[in-house]
Amino acid sequence: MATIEDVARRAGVSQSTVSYALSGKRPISADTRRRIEKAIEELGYRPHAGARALASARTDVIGLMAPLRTGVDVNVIMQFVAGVVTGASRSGYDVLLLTQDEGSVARVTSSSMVDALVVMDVEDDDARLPALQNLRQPAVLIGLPTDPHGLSCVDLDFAQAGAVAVRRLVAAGHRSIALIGSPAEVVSRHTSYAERMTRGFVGACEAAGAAYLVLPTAASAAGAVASVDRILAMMPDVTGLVVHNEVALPHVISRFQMRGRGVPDQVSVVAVCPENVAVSLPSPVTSVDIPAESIGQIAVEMLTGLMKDPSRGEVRLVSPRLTERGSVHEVEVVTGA
Amino acid sequence: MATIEDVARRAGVSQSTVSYALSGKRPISADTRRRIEKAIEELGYRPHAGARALASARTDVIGLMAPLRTGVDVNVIMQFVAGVVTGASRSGYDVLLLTQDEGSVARVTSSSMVDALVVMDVEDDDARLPALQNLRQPAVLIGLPTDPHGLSCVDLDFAQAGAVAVRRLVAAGHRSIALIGSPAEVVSRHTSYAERMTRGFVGACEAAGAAYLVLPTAASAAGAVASVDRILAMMPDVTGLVVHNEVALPHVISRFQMRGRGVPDQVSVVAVCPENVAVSLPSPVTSVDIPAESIGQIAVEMLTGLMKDPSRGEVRLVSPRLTERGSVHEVEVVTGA
DNA sequence: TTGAAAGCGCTAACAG
DNA sequence: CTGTTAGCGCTTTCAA
Repeated sequence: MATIEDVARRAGVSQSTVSYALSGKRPISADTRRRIEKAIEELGYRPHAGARALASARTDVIGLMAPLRTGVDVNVIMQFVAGVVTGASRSGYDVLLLTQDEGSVARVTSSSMVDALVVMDVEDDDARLPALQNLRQPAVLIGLPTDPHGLSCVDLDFAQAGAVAVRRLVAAGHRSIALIGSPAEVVSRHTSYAERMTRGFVGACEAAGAAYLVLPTAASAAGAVASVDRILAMMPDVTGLVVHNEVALPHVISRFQMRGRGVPDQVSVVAVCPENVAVSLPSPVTSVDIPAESIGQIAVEMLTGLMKDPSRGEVRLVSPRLTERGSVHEVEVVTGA
Repeated sequence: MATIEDVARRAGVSQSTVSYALSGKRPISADTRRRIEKAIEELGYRPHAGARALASARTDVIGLMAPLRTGVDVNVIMQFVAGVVTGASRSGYDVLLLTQDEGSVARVTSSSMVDALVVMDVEDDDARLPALQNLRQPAVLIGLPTDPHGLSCVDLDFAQAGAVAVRRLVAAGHRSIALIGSPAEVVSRHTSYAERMTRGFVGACEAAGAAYLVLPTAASAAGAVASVDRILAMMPDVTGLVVHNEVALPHVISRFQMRGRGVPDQVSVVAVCPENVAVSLPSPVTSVDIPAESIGQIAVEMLTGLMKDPSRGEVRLVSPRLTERGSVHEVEVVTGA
């Protein structure tokens, strides 16, 4: 492998000139620059990442902690990851994929393997928070812990998402609304998005005086079937449905159909899920988008901001956007006697 | 951050002694070792990854090219990735996540960011192959290109998987069998697993004298419905089904049900998918497992082998294993007049 | 606009 | 069993 010294020799300049030509940190005459570029080209030179990291104390690598255990929301997770990778590469960073275990944060940060961290799947009272707060490197969380003190966070505003979904149904006249939510494991693990979603849903139902039901639902066809059957048992007059569970969604719809309640004729549905999930159903579903990929990109943007100016910490909640796809029908509003 | 020099001073030894104590590359007296460990502990010392990479020409990082665009087989992809990360961390490696674009292989290898590469989603005649063959670093492909010349590969033996699935159905007396396969995009992109699967399926059907039908199927509920309807139109006497499409699977089953053919009473099903997909259906499905996670781990093991001895290239096809879950029923074999 | 040279923190000869 | 020391390839001050 060619080194910067080889390049310098070949271009007839000093190492530092090559270095500066590469970094653009000082002006280089057009002629010199041309000779350097030629030498680089001919030698196929690439700076050695380790040497650069040693000398400059930066690695141009971002660490990403992602929940890889398959199961719930694989789509959403993959889209977050894709967003982070895209955003990183756009800003000249690579991404080091870390496992969830607590040790790896300390390992990669204190051995200077990464310049910054993105942490996904944050719990209310996440065990990793103290470690993250005492880091030389900045960190951005995707999610929202109870106390984000000193940490930057970005997430969809799930409370708003729940409220927006309900309000859409209420506006169409629905007054008995059920929430098919995240699996019970997610809720009990206190990953806050499920709670925020529920809070928004409940708040909007109460504000509208609508009857409501909240059912955490396993991310499987079986879970969907069980929840639909329970809804029909507990709330037989249900006409509106908010589904925040991408795996269950299609099965919920077909189960309602099977139980004699067609969507959207007898039951209106608003999903909260990534767009691609909502559009690829047999008949597309009106949904509040989870813009996972752009949230991933935003996380990286926040990180590059923090690396320039560490005081720029902030919490960013992305506003939800509802897209009509025809799965909500107007109902006759029965006015009280 | 403490450096190795700080540790050495505090322990009253030389830098090299600390280095050797850490690497175990030469014997250290018990007493010295204890003092060093104490100093490391007290200072919270961690070797600087860049410095180490520069001096030793190894990074202990493996590059992983994974298809992050969501869609088909997200589960399978995540499990591959999880397997690679697990395997890597078990062998003391970290994982750098690369995008699919061709440039990144050259970038991370020639700047010495990684010691080795795992490449997923390999196509028959993959554009990245030439670049991979001329690398200082070893590479393992997950998948099987047409000409794996000089490259190590690992994958499920999809031809066998197809055959095993068919033979199970044939053994139960089925003679009209359909394959619900990967989406047409996958097939036309020539990712070889779809073709190998089809070849195994067709071969086994012909060997058994069974009628068969192959239907590439979109990874969506809509795709499933369309394929089921086509099967019933083209092969009304179908009784056996092989499904190699994890997204379509549940919808295929419920569509058959809806069309009056219950699984397994009227139609027997063998899926080819990860175990967790097969078991989490409303009623579990007999399946040929895609052991994605262990294939990911095997890929890393092959890599560590190659790093010790680069001549150890090989192609490994993991034998499929079928697990009974009750979705295959015996049929009366109608003997010819 | 350019060059010389001092590190960055570690590994691995070489020497004892 | 341990110490001395020469790099690894780059960035960045200092000096011109």
